[in-house]
This record gives sequence, structure tokens and C-alpha cells, in this order.
Amino acid sequence: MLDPVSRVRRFNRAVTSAVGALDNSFLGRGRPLGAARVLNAIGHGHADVSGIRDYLGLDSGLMSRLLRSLEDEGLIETTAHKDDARRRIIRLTPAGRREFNAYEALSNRQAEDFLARHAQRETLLAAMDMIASVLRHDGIALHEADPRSDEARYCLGAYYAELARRFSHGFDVKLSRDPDAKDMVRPRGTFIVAMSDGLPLGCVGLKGSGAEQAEIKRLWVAPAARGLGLGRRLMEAAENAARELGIAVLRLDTNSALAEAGQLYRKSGWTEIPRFNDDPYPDLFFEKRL
Amino acid sequence: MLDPVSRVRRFNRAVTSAVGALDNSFLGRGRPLGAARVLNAIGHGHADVSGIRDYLGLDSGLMSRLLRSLEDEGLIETTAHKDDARRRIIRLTPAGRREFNAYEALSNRQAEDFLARHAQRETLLAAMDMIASVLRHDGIALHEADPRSDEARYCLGAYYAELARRFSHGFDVKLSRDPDAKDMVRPRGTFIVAMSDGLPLGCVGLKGSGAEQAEIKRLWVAPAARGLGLGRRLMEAAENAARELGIAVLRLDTNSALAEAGQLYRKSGWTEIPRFNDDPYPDLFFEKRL
DNA sequence: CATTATATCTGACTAAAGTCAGCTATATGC
DNA sequence: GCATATAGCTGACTTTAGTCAGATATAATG
Repeated sequence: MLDPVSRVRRFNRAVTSAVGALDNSFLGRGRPLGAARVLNAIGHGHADVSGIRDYLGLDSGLMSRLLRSLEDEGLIETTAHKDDARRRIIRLTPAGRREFNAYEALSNRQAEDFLARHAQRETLLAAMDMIASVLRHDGIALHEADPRSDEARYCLGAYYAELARRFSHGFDVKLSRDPDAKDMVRPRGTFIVAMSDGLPLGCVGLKGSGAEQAEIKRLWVAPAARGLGLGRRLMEAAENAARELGIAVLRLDTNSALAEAGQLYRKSGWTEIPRFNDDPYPDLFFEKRL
Repeated sequence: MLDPVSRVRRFNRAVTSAVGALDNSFLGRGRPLGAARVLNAIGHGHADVSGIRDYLGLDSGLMSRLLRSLEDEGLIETTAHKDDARRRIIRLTPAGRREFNAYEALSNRQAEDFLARHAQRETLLAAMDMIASVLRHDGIALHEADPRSDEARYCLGAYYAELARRFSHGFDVKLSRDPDAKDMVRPRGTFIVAMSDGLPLGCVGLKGSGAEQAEIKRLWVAPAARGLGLGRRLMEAAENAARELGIAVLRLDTNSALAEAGQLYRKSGWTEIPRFNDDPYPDLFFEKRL
């Protein structure tokens, strides 16, 4: 009925009016939108003038005036940067914090109303995660994290849950060769998570032993981020980290039920090798020389 | 990791910047956004001044000036309404049509770029359909349509495809008691589709025979619109139409694999009755006295 | 036909956003 | 130490959006 482009544009129309409604609710606090946006940027942790300017895409003159008006209202304080007195650091005053909290409450309220309109929350949220991930595709950042950190554990939990769903006989971490977290921390190995605006979207572990051989473990990409090439990016990051650590040969095990993963390995220079462990879950084994 | 409200707000942030980008690309044609929006509204078929004003939420004075500026550019022509000379009818000139097409090309281009960034188009489009449907929840309109019309056939096609997916032994329309289209057109019966901004989201058929008994057929709600209470709305509309047509008893058949449907019927005054036909697919039968 | 309502337009205004040149203070490189 | 670069600020300006009170023409009503 509707072609794909029309469907995207239908989405755009729907979303444009919803965004407009949020803007209008922000005007309810008697402050122009520009000033409200600057206040919110500061509340969300942007502390330096040029950072806020870049984030909001504002002209330096305009920015300066908006800061002045917030200062006149007693909502912010500015001090010179410790190492560079040309730069200014912005901080919310207690009154500014209260005002920021009021804006936060408005935003939260709107988000709750949106969710309340829909019975299948999780389906809807998954759709929103996916779209936000595509839109902010360029903003998906990979960084190394401790495998015991919150974001890493979130990814691992999602990974195990997905294996349990996809393996016909389920999945129990305890039966699998659960890599010791210490082996996925430098200098032995590392653990990499992909984050997009606060939401973890993927992970991969490099499990080393100090020897010149290491293993890739726990490659996972959130359903919301599939199709964006994130698996490949994670694998490249893991391989680069391995090279840095002086590792010459990488191995990994996987299961043929995870078709996308197998395809990714074959397309990026991995070769199938015979079984090299007695873990009950994997049935496919790969190797790559760096 | 992120709570539901934060996820909605992450979505809002992503979408706000995307909408801003579209606005900026629209500014590239050397015309303020307000004028561009009016030109687009006209191009999309809004022909009367008050219609455009309501659609865009503009003040009458501002609207008038924007029309004047488009007229000065030679992009539109205004004539008096045939029956009411106070009202003005707006039409694009050939130059206006060209300019409108340029905006359309920009929008289409953006939509294509968006789709190109993602491997799984259909998944992404389904997510966008769902969100647009929730956002435009109030704009989902039910209207009667010929069961042979494009929108009705789109719905029926989706309905059959879904049955084929959900029935363990598939579904073949030819084996089922396919209601004759004539029985779902007034005065015997009717067919109702739910449309949201050009996208069909659901349907239901009322199959009559001229007698005081009729059957409900083909109740379908698009996956993108589930959880919005659309099934109930469609059923109410069908029951109202039945009352109008002087029908006293409604019957329907369904399959226990379609759990949501059975639940809906039970909750809205239907009672289970014994099998009343020999169609191979249904295994549950309901009746309701109006 | 007079009255009232409606659709659109015009003039006069304001607020907000944005632009740009030049200023001041500080930092950096040679 | 001096030239140059950088960060932020100020003043003067323009554009865009929006508001509101009438004005004008036409339509509907009794």
C-alpha cells in the first residue's frame, strides 16, 4: 500500500508534531526555548561554553547572551577554567538545579504518558531503541570496560538470555566455559562495549592468558542495533586490541544456530578449525592469524 | 541498564536532531521554513486557506502573509471558492509545482538515506510504522470501504499472510469459506478499514445475507497498531453497522491459535457456541445478540 | 433588507533567533 | 617578548515567527 519511503515520511510527520508538543511544554516555564535548552544542556553535564555551543549548534554571540540571561535569573554560575582562564566553566546554582529538575519532570511525564498510551510497552520500547540507534548511528561509541561493570553485565545478561532463547535446549552459563573476568582485563585481554547515548548496544570479550594465543568471547549485538555493522566494528576493535597486546592467533567457538555470527566470521578472514574445547554449547570453531 | 522513561527520552533526543536536520535541509532552498511548510501543505493537496491554517496551526494573519509571499514568488495562485466567495482556493503554478517537487525530492532523499543505513529494512519500517501509529493514535480513522478496494485488499492480504504464519498447517484462502465481496457491501453487510495517515492498520467485515443474522469476518489489526484498542474499535463499528442494517444476531468463527482475538470476543459480550460451519480452519465459534 | 456571522487580509506591533564585526583577556609558539 | 591564536563577550543589526485589533467582502438568517 505505502512504499518504504512514504512509510519513513509518515513516521517523520508523526514524530515532528510530537517533538513540537515537547517544545511547547518546555515553553510553559516562562523562558524562551533557547534558554531552556541551554539550561538543560548544563543540567545534563555540559560544563564548558564551547561544548554547549557545539552540542546545540549555537553562535558564540547568541550563546553568550543566553548564558547571561540564565545568570541574571540566578540559575547558573560561571567560573574560569582551572588551566585556561579564557575558557569558562558553567555550574547550576541550587535554584538552577531546581529549575532543571522541573524540566526533567516535564520530560519524564511526557515519556510516561507516551508509554501509558500503549499496552505492549516492551515491543514499543524495542522499536524506539532501534530507531534511535539507527538515527544516532554515528554516535555509537566503542570503549573498553571492565567485564564486571554495569554496562558489561547488562550486555552479558542480554547475551545469555538470547542464547537461552535461540538454543533449542536452552543455555546455562554454569555449564559453559565462563571466562574468568580477569582474563578479559588488560594486560591479559580486554572487554569492549558499544554505547549509544547511555544504552549498551553490543559487546565483545578478548580472553587472553599472557600467551600469544587468545580467544574471542561473548560477541553480542542488541536486536535494536542489528543491521548497522556493529558486529564487524566490535570484532575489528577486539582484533586491534589483540594486536596491541602482542597476540598472534585468535580463536573462537560459536554455534551454527547463530547464523549471522558464522557469516560475519567467514566474511572477515576467519577460517574454520576443528573443535578445540569440550564446551557443550559450541559446534563451530574458527581461527584467525593477525 | 536504562529504565523505560530514559529509553523514550533517548528516542526523543535522537528524533529531535533528525527532525532538525530535515528542517535545515528545507532551509537550503532560500525560503523561510514557514513558507516552505505552507508550500508543502498545498502540494500535498490542502487547497483551502482555513484547512492549511488548521493543519499547520498558524494564525490567520501570519497565514495570509505567507500566502502573499508565495504568490509574489509566483509559486501559487488563489481563486475564490466556487460556492463561497469569502473562501479562497490555492493552487500551485507550474513553477510552484517544480519547487514543491524539489522539496519532495529532499524528503525522499532523506528517507532513502535513512533506510540505506540499515540492512534489515522491513524490521526498521515495522518499528517506524508502530511508533507513528502510537503517536498518531487519535488520528486512526475508521471508514467503510469496498472489500475490493486497494486498502481493503491490502488488509486482507496481510491477514491471510498472518494466518499462514500462525496456523501450524498454514492457511489457504481457497480452502476457507471466502465470503463473497457482495455480502460485505451495503445493504447486505459492510467492510470497515482503519487508516492512519495513508497506512491501513486494520479491518473487519460484516457479512450479511439480508436475513436478521450476519457474520463477522476478517478481523485484523496490523502488528504496528496492536495494543491500541483498535480491535475493539473495529468490532464496535461493525456491531453498530449491523444494528443500522437491522441485524439482531451476529456470529463469528475463529481459531484458538489467535489468542488475542478470543480474549477480545469474550471481554466484549460474545458467548461461545457450537460449531456452525464446516470450514477447516476455525475451532472456536461465538455469537452475540445485539 | 438589516443584522450577524464568517473568511481572509492589512497594519502595527513584539519576541525570539540568528548574524557579524570588533573587543578584551588569556594562551601559545617562535 | 612579541606576534598570533583562541575563548568568550558586546553592540548593532536582520530575519522569522507570532499576536492582535480592526478592515473588507461575502454569506446566512430572520
